[in-house]
Amino acid sequence: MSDTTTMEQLVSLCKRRGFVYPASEIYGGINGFWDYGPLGIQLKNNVRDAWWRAMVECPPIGPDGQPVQIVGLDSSIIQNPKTWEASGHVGGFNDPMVDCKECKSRFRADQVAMVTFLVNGDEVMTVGAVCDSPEVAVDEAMSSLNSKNRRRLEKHGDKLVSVVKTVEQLPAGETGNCPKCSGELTEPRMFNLMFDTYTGAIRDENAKTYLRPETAQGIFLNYKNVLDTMRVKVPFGIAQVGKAFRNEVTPRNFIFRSREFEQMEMEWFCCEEDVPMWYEFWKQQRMDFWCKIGLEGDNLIFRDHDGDELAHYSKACVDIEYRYPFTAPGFGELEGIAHRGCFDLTQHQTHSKAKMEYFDQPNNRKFLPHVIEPASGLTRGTLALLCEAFTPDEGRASKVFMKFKPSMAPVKAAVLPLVAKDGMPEIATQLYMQLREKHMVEIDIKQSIGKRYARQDEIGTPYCFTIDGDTLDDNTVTVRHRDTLDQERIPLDGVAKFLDEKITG
RNA sequence: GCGGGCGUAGCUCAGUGGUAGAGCGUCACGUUGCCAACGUGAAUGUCGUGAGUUCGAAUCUCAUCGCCCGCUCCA
Repeated sequence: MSDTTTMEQLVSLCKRRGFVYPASEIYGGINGFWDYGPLGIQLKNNVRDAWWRAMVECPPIGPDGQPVQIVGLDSSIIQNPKTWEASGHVGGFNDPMVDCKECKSRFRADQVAMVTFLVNGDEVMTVGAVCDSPEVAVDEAMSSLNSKNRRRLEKHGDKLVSVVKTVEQLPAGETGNCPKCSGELTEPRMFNLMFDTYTGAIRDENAKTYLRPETAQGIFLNYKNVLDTMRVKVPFGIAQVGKAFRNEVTPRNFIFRSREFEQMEMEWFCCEEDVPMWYEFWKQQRMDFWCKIGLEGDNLIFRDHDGDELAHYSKACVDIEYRYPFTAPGFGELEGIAHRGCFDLTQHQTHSKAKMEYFDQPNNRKFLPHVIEPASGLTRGTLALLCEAFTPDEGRASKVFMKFKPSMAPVKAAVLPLVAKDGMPEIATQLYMQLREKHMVEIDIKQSIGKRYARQDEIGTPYCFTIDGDTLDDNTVTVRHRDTLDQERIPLDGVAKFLDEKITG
């Protein structure tokens, strides 16, 4: 089966069985937005709760044998817009871009240089070049030339002079040439990756605010509040789960890249000397987490960012990548663990004038903590679980079943009377009322037993408890196992304990 | 944003200018004895949306929205 087919079937199943619907569907949809159905939100909440549990409620044991300290937070989506100037998002998320009208290539305007070669003040040739800095532009331009043009320039020897301008610096009305095909480029155009809105009744530029493109900044804004009110000491972490918004150029691949998504981020504040140790610590912790909630080790990899891939403030960054069907045999990002140095606290201290320094009493010193940031996509994690669970099986009626780890399954168990008579529905209802006290369970009385098993397979319910004729005689029920189709009998009054052990054990 | 493909019932799809269809699913009633059983019946469609051509458009044209693939983007 092709991977495109797999995704199509998964998207279809998600719609059909109430995991994920296209947003605003009755109005024709809206690109890059998705709604989570009854089962989707259950699954997403399970991932979120597992993360919160692993971070805030029961954080890991640190290298010193003691549990590390992490507290929770839920900051506002809209903050003072100066937040995003300080963080660099107003600059960084607003890159002017140019497109080639001929070959349709797109470039960042500040990375395309026009190199004009002059001899005695006369222009000989102008060439476009892609470059990170003006210093390398001439070399880039030269190497992009064909041998004929290169000889034409080289014969001028020392008389040859070059002038470099990025296309941003060109006079108004003048456009550059494409570094690839020499075609005409468009004027630089802005691509705003941050959504903006207006706060308050007066709609002028002063009232402009932004929907957060990441949850992390809300943590930095509250770093001092937490420090002052929560009896925490460096090293410690602040964790947050919430929506973030990016006006992606091309939303793609189901819920993988959407314009509204959900993040689970933790900022770990520590002293500079210990940063490499904590970086390695969190790297391993985070990988263990994804395995623990049901992703196969083979489908997960670490990928270190190259130097030129790192953000300007970042000293190191590693992604945990998952082998999604649409990236296979390659991998796509699931979580990034970034070493952010003290960039963010420094920025906010500078822009806000608020003191962000930490006073280390035992050592009698003040410093700005450095930060390790494990930042994962909750919606991407949910997608990874959906992909991982999707298991075609021609041998069973549904042709496919969702093999969620029991602890992550949206529905933990279904209670099914074999037939709707002889008091079976009544016993089933009693069992259902008991089980729902602790777990997400369903009761389903209508239709044939096979049809009901098939439906539970498709939504990934790990256990079905069937009340049958024998139940009436000896108070036992059939347990039907999703993955193996095996059946066993257990006492009716042992069902709750059985389920507890399977879900939490 | 560019290029290509696509859009008909909840899902998968047939329907090339002349009555809106199939399978599956869903629901109801009957039946039921462990894997989408069976019988009977039912609901569900502005044929993505809007204009145009035509006596007549799901079908042809244009625009638009959305989805998929490839670029590009993803500080």
